[in-house]
Amino acid sequence: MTRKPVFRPSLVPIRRAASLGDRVYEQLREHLHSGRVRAGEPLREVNLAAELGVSRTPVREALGRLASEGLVDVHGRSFAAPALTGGDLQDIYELRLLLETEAAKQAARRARSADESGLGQVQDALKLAEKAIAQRNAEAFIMANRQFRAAWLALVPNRRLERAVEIYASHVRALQFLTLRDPPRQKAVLRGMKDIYRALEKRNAEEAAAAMRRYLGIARTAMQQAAGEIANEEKVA
Amino acid sequence: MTRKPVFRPSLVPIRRAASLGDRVYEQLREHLHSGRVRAGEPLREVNLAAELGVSRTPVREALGRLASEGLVDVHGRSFAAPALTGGDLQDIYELRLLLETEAAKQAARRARSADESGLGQVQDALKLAEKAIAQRNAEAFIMANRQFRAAWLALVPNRRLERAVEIYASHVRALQFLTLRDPPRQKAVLRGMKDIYRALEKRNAEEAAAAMRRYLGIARTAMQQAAGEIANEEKVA
DNA sequence: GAAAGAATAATTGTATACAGTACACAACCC
DNA sequence: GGGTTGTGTACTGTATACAATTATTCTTTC
Repeated sequence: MTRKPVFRPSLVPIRRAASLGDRVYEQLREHLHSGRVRAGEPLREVNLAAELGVSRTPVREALGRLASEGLVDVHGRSFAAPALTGGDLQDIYELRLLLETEAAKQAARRARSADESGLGQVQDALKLAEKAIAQRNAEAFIMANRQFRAAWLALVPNRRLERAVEIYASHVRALQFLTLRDPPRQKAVLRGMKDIYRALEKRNAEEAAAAMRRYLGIARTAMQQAAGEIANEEKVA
Repeated sequence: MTRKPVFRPSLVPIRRAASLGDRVYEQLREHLHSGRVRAGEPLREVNLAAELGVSRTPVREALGRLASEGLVDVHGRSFAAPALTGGDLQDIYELRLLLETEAAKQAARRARSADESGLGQVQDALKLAEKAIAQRNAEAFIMANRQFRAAWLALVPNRRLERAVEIYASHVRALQFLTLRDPPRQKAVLRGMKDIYRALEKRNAEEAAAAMRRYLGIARTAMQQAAGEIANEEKVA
């Protein structure tokens, strides 16, 4: 193997600092998905601004965007962490099924072999997920699972479809910290991921769609169980 | 037929006055869809604020929301009216096909007869569209077409699906003022609307989906023609 | 002690000021 | 004249002040 001469420019375009609004948006999103925010908890501009060390303006902007994406609820004039009912979950999974089976088909048609770096990222994520299970590291498994989604989504040519899939997947992301903790469930999910990967590798659109359908079925029942458990806890408390 | 006693609560929640941000959002949306905004035209906060007689703050909020819905483009730090390429239209119609056929199925399953006021609104919109064609009133036809969409969408139980359909439909709304001006095309569109209505009336989900598919096919080719014409004009200018 | 009402505090909505950045155009040099 | 640099202007990003609204607490009264 001959080493390709890599042209390394002495000046690289500097990474333009994202606006505070954008960064607040990212952080709030992470925060909401971390599982540390109770469902329905009010999100107060002043509090958030103080915690983040910025003024209310960028916080407000970020909350507005999150609300228009459905990632926070609007309670009258103010915002709150979303509290998903069973009906919400049903709606979301209905949509995810529709969008993600189509996205999987498109990804399968466009997939390239792993060393041509089309599927490489997908395979990497899969390996990370396996490792996480072996090490009983739930956090790492959740991250690998997200990476897996991002990797196959990158293969989808329709950017609007890609974005739609991302959004509705993130609607249930906060619940992953409840569902993906459980090792048996992790194994079931991993099997689903592998099925999807194999279908993509074969570039078989229909098989990819079927694998995705099965995968979402698993995810859905897990979510609904978790939602039920939360509802029970609330009653107790 | 016995008249069912309708429960009408004596007190309905009053419509809370919308904030300036919300109203600016509505107006900007209308403005963008009016066909009076050139594609790619920059949207400057100060100008808009001055025209609307408000400060930049609510304008900024509205623009942020519109951007997160994809209804305005982000050019670096500032915003601009979206300029859809042929590829964009393809992506949008791919998504619309996916979402609206499913929505049509759901609506068909849930439709009730016209006098029970499930399909009543849909029928009303259809009549308005016919009248508009008879009177050669393009503006009125476009409005009736929107009303038609809103009416059948109201039958869809999955609110997230409903919202998704609305959003992607509105992505191409600005172009309707080019496509729905043409009387022969209006007639073709009207036939499509009637087909959808009949399928809903029969409560036949598959037929509704098929009708929707045909309808979107008509809309799509019209849009792509219109987009081509715009592109040519740009070249000339 | 419960209900109603007034006072107070907390929170959001909007405007505005100021700072930083990008843009356009003129002056200048070879 | 073509390109380059300087300079003013327009625009956006953020903070902050104040107004309007909503929630809460404390009296007062029966």
